[in-house]
Amino acid sequence: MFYEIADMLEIEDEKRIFEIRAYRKAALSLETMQEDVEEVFRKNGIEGLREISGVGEGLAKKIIEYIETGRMKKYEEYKKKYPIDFAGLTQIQTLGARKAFRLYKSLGIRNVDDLKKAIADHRIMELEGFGQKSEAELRKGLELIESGGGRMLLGTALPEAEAIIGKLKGSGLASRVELAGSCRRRRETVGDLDILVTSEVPGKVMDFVAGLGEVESVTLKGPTKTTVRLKIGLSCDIRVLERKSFGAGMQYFIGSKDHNVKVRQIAIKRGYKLNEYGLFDMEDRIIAAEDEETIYEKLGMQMPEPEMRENRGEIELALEHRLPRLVQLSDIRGDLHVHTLHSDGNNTLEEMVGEAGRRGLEYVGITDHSKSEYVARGMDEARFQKYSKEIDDFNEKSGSKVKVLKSAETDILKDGSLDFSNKALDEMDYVLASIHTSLNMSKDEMTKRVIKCMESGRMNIFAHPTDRLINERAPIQLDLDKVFEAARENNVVMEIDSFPNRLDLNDENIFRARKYGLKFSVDTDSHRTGHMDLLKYGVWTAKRGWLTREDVINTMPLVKLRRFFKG
DNA sequence: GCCGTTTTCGGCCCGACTGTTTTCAGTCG
Repeated sequence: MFYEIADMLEIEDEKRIFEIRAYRKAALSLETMQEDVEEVFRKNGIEGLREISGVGEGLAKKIIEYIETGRMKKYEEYKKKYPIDFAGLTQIQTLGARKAFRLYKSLGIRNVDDLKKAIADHRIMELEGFGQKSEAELRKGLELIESGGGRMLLGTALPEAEAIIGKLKGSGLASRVELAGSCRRRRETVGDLDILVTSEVPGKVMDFVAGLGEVESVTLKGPTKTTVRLKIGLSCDIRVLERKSFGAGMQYFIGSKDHNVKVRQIAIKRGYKLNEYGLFDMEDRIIAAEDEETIYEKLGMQMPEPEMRENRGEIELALEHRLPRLVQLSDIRGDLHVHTLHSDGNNTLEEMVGEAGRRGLEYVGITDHSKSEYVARGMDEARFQKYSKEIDDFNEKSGSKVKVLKSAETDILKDGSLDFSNKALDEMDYVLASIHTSLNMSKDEMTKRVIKCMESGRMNIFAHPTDRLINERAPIQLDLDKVFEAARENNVVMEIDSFPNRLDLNDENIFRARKYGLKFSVDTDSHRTGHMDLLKYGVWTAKRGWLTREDVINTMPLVKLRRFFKG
């Protein structure tokens, strides 16, 4: 509703641009909030709402009006005057509020269906200010939406970006090629790809990109910016920057937008101006531009790693030179969630351990499924005994440098008990527990189920705690504050599952859990040797949750880790 | 309409590209 009010206000009186922006800013905050807005209001009243970035007294009152009556007077008044589905129409690329209004005024178009008909009848191109190309553009935009042009998994987008970057580097046309945008910040999903380039022959770079096998069509092409549509259904921007301003470009295009707005405000306060070409003083003299870190330095800041740049408090810490040293991939010494042929894995114990060794890991926790996981060929007690012996034999006889820890991915059953006998649980070096069944329980029941299991004192790691699958399955209902509290009381470690469609806990929940002083385990949940390559996605997610090496248990040497589990 | 270690009033990011223009409006990131 706030987005639509902004759209209507834009038509009504464009001079109120800052008011319009305020509505959009608040709408964005509300849209990207993790907590339920209504719950925030119930818990902390109007003060709670006002803590939301961009929400002041006026908008807080409108939110309350809507929560309490299901209506918003201002919205309805404007909507009477402009009976247009702005929310639907402006999702179409190149169609904003103003054009939508002109389409309504001249052709009576109120929604996406009306627009489709008008395009089919070629009525658009006859309008003043529109032409053949605008009509074709709108048709394309409509198709894009119907084919589901949403955000794509980082795990899908990144390999594509790396392929393109590789080709650009190999072309000899560019001296520098860097990934920017949300992909560089390692967000779990990305809306498009941003690639930055320096080159003596920008035109040739743009031609080269347009001709790549990955490219389906060219959206726009200029001397410094080209946008292409990729066959995998993602848009990709290529920008050519001058070498002397490459650092400023990196800073600008890595973002995030919120981070940049705040950094630019700091620049302004210090009498500077910051844009994608550099940091300048009042007389437009360059203060810094070539090197990204120098720009932050001149602003009196440390340079946060891209994963932190979301304006979640990193700027304040950077100003105080108190940024944490985030965990790195090379800090990880072992993987505590790995499957083998004993349940639904595709490789033997030896193969999985061998792969871990090649990747420089010192230990591997084997965690095949318990019997409730029928579909995953979960183990009953008898099969667990065989499995247990195989692990013991491996450690005694194989001479492997990589040590194997004995565990199992043990189901947390509906009543909060674990899916193995205490005798079996006692044989394990640690117990990895997770939920796979009855995912639709109420928040209250589900929270009790998990906490009861934690209080049994037998659970060490809570694997993929929310069970969400990105773009596929919503998280289970859990009162995370209560769960984190119980985890702290019972020394339960939270897992960060590295699978690109899981990344569970996610960055925001890690951030939240960290405040409870919890420990984390970054695991791959590998079901074949190749999956061990996914560890980086888990580490990136941990970094986005601001974790340090000390927060992550599988950075510990094996001896220390064993002590930790016994403790 | 929001917001505050310059401010409770006066700021609020700004440049690139396209289409339909003949000097610019609209959209995007």
